[in-house]
Amino acid sequence: MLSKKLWFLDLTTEELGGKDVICLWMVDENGIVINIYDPGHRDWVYVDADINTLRKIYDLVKLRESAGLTADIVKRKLVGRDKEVLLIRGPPKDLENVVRIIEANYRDVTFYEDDIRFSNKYLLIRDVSPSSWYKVTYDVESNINILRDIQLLSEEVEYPPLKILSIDLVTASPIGEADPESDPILAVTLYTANGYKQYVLRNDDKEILKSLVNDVQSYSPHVIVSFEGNSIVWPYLLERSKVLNIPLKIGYRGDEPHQSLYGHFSIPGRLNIDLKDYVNNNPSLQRKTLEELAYFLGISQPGRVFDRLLYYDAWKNNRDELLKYSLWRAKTIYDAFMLLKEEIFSLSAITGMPADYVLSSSAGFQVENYIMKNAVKRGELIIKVKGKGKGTYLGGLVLPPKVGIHRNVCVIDFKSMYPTLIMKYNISPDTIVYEKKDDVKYFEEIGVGVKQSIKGLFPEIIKRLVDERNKVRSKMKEFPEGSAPYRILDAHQRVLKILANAMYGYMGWINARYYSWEGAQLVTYLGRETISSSKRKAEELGLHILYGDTDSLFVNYDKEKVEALLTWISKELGLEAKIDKIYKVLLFTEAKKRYAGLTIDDKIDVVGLEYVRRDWCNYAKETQYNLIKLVLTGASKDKILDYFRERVRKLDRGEVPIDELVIWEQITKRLDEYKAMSPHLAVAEELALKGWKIKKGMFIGYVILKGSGPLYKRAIHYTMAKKEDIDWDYYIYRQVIPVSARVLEPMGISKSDLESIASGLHFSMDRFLF
DNA sequence: TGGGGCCGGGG
DNA sequence: GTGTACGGCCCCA
Repeated sequence: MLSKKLWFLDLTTEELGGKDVICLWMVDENGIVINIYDPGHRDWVYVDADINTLRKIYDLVKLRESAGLTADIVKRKLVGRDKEVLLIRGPPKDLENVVRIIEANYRDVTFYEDDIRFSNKYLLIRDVSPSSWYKVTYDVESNINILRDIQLLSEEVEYPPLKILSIDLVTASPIGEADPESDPILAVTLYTANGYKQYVLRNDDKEILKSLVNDVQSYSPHVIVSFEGNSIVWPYLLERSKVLNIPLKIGYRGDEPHQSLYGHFSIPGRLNIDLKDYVNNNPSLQRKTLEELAYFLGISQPGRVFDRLLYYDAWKNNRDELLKYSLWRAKTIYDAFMLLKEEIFSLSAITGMPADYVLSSSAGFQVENYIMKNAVKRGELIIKVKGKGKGTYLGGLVLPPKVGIHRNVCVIDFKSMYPTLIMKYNISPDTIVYEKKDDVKYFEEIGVGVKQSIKGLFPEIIKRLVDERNKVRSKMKEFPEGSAPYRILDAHQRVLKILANAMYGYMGWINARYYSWEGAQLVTYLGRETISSSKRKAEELGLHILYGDTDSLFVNYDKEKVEALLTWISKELGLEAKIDKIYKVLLFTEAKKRYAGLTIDDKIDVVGLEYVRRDWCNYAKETQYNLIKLVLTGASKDKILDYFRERVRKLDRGEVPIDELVIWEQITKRLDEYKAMSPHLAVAEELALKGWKIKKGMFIGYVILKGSGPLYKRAIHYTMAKKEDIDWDYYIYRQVIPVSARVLEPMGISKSDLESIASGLHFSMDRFLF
């Protein structure tokens, strides 16, 4: 019997002696990979039916005991209610057969957990999480490690020494998207702690693939990181390896990558991390590019950026620069992973999903897995997705802003309003009822009640997340800021917060296993009640309400009255509100969710306005930002208009680079699903005709050219535009003027004022002096 | 001229 | 493939 401290990297299901067995991939403190098998755990399904049927099914399974199937009547819970169900265990394939036979022979039978992969069920029932340390006890039997015991070591705050390898791929074609059937790999750049290696095409690309496979195998990384690996790199390399007949044996034991769930590629024995998944799930990243991620993480930018659309041209005319760019990408992907690993591993450890799989899952499934983990602990059967929604429901309350410029404004907001309400009122799929009973708190206005006699699953989970977060935050203080343990604990507490905040949205998600329309609706209803009653109290105290959105109120900062309001909220509502920030100057437009302010620490906040949006060109956005700054810092009208005039003049003279004029919009569905034509769609269709694959989620950058007719006929991809064709008037009258008017109107400068200034400039004498 | 389609950001 | 509320553009009838 051996006992070791091991870090849980990943798990696979493998055949061992003709049986499907869970194999744990563990890493010891020296970074050595150890496989440990758990043959004691077999796959299972639950069957629910009336007791007579269950008995018959029980007998049916008993007949197949020789095939390794067993059946037992067990006690479980179903959304809070006690139940007796039949647990059938056995090899996955035999289970599938049995399920089919039962389905064919019995009616009114419900199966549970037949829709969850064995490896995931294993993690749930064993209550173990990847990316965590365990004390593992095992025996060695004929060279195979057999698991005996596995105990979490929750105090560990370091990772084992992991070998990380990043990869960037260069391919190109003269006719759009490169095709692995015919277009060779032009270059591959690998980056590790030991430096980089760049393979560049000479005669054919067989050499590149061979070297790539050799080098990956000899370095044998624990983690392979890419940017768009799942969508571009691995599909291309796999296809190309088939064409060249050089298997892409880069797995730990020489397996090839294979596609698993949601377009994710598995590389057995290694974590395949695609940082594109990270940027897609991070809302503070707008454009979802590697350059933006680098900026976000404080990593230096490349000397020169090449759009993928220009790779062919660059390969022909600017090869050295392109190869430099690829090296920058590989290094940046490596560096970015080193900065993000704490967050990725924390997410994995908490949700219980393997690190590469958790990253490729959307927030909804991350939350769902965490809920399932907690549900199993309560003895709950994992329910299935119904997918039947009850339509939409009312959301948060937004108050109309008081237009104009205000001074000394205080923003009061409720601390984690929705999670708090869920806990306070015990709102959960398993507590929602319709009947008014003794143990039910009933809400007449929406016709829904909440059971108070049992603690709901969601409130229990949120409480656990909050408690755990508090623990982690106090432990954090034991370590110096920026140290490895500090970073790990900080990432950990952030993930706990994110999960708590996502619980409400998950509850209202139609595809959630634990979907509760009534629950979600009750949460927003209570939120609206909370904000309205607080508003009434604030007015009663003599505060002026300037604006409010969902969980916040903007009022004039009268310290005593605000304190009185906070006390009232705490005492009467039993909720916690705080002063979120104070603005020296605040500008409200007529529109909700759009304002700008100067905080007491002299920061400019811009909310909702064009400046923070990606579907306006940079030049207009920068103009708006500077105008906001002038307005908030009390600049004179003359000074403000001088600045505006200068910005328009530059456009009128054609002195603005194309890059500043690009408008970015996302393709949000398949091209054939669009009902209406629009500029970014027209450009996407044009690219598709040229041979580019336009996938959902792609960003289209376009500029508007001179001409007549609708904009979509004059929009062109920014890489193909020439400066002399730019429609400068469009940028003056439909970009710069609208965004300027938006922030100048509250101070009495109208859109037509700005238009007169612009056309005055255009026809002024100085234009004709030359 | 107004309504629908569409997009992106706020809380 | 977490929710709803909202503004504002463009297109089209």
